Amino acid sequence: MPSLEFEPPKYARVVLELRRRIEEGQYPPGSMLPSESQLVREFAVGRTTVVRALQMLQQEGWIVREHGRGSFVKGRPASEREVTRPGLAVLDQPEARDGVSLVQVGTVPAPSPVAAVLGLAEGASLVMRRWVSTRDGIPSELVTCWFPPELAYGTDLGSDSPLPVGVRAHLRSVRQLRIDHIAERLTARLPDADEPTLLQVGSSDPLLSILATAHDATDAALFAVEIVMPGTLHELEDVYSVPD
Amino acid sequence: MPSLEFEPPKYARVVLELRRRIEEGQYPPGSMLPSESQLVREFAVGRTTVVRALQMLQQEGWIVREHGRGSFVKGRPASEREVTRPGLAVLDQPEARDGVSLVQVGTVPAPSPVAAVLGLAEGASLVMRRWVSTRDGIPSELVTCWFPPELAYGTDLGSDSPLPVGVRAHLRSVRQLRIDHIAERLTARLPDADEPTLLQVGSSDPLLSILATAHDATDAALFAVEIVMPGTLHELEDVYSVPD
DNA sequence: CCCATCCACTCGTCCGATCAAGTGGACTGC
DNA sequence: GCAGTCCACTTGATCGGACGAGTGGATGGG
Repeated sequence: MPSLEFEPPKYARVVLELRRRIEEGQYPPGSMLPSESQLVREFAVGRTTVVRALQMLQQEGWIVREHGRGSFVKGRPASEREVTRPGLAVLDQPEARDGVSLVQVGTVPAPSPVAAVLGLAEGASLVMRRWVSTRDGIPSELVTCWFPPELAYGTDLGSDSPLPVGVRAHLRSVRQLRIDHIAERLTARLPDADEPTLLQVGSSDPLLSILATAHDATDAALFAVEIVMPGTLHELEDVYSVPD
Repeated sequence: MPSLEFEPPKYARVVLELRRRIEEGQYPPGSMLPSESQLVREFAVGRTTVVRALQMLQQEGWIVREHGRGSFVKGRPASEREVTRPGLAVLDQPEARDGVSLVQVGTVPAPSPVAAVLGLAEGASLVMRRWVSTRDGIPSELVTCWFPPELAYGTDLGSDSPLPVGVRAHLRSVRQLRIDHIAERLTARLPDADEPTLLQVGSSDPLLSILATAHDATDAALFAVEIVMPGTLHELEDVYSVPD
């Protein structure tokens, strides 16, 4: 009875095995991997398959290959570590869950910074959707989305009942709209009109504000989302590799 | 007379040419590239070479390859756009240039957040180096580095004359120390003791604060650097791709 | 001791060939 | 009209082979 299970290609199996060994410390950082011809013999595959696996590990940052010397272990790459992507996180957050409460939905004129990032005239009508996330009973984020009306049309984005899935999945399923990348702009500022009430902070407490735009693959800005967090409660983390 | 100029490998030349065509609009986003066998004939190379070039373009985000359908142009990938890396930028900034003034150098006890990210006891002695960057006559950044003494030993990091190269290059040349990755932690806060004076801001103006650690390839934290900026003057930008 | 040469080993590039797997359109039969 | 089959075209995976280029150690000669 032949197995119906998915079999990864050979090169992927070599990647997984070498990665496992690196993670388990069999090949510690700084050590040299077996040579290509040794791996060919060990895994009983062609050299091209081994090379492909090693190139993939190098591209991911696990190893470095040096011409004439061998392949050397770097260890778990930096990009494998936890990195917060606040814009994406809020777009994947279902509203209909504990700790999230929808506070405002409606058509509003575009505030100046939002109009600017969306390339619209100031005051242009946008569908706004705003919610508060709380953690341990404390408001932790105020999220405001601004959608152009033609994008919101035919969706539930203008309705005041909480979405059971995140905005991203909703747009994907209702409008077959795919977000290709997100641009975020971070700044620190003081709270404006109703933010002290919604976030339960003082009117002179510093806030971290992220104004993000979601873009399609042609780079067109689809919509904007602002995330406002009390500065004393939050740290955003980012890790990046340093080129030579 | 044979040319001594560097000739890129064939696959690289295919990458460069296809990339050029995408950038010049010959293959606009959404359009389909010529098939592999067409490219084989056009570039007079083997199929493996074409495949390697296309895989590279896909890995970089310029195209997407669909099994049985062809290769489709996405356009200039998000990661190709300008992204600020404040931690790296200040480490590559020579001090001995216009707009940078060294304000403090010496051995100090480690402040609590710095000790925490470096895995040291609070109050442990560190070599501190602090400078102010100004832009158009206005202070824009206050940068403070904290080096463990054994790392600063034998370098000019404890001296009060401005470095002619950035800290990263200095450590590389004097100690053969390579920074593998940088971790940044962003938060918003109010100014502390001498920051209002150094940055010429009010004592209740919100600041953007980045506490960064530089790590070697084994993930050990080498040293810390804090960058403080007036929140009203700065926007940090980040762009990232969104997975399916 | 120092320098040049050689050699075994290493990775880098490239090729051709083969088979597998997926796509979309055309065609045929019900 | 719809479903199934076929076919040309597409990318995905794998192999073996050849040559090039770089590394580091051993060896021999001055």
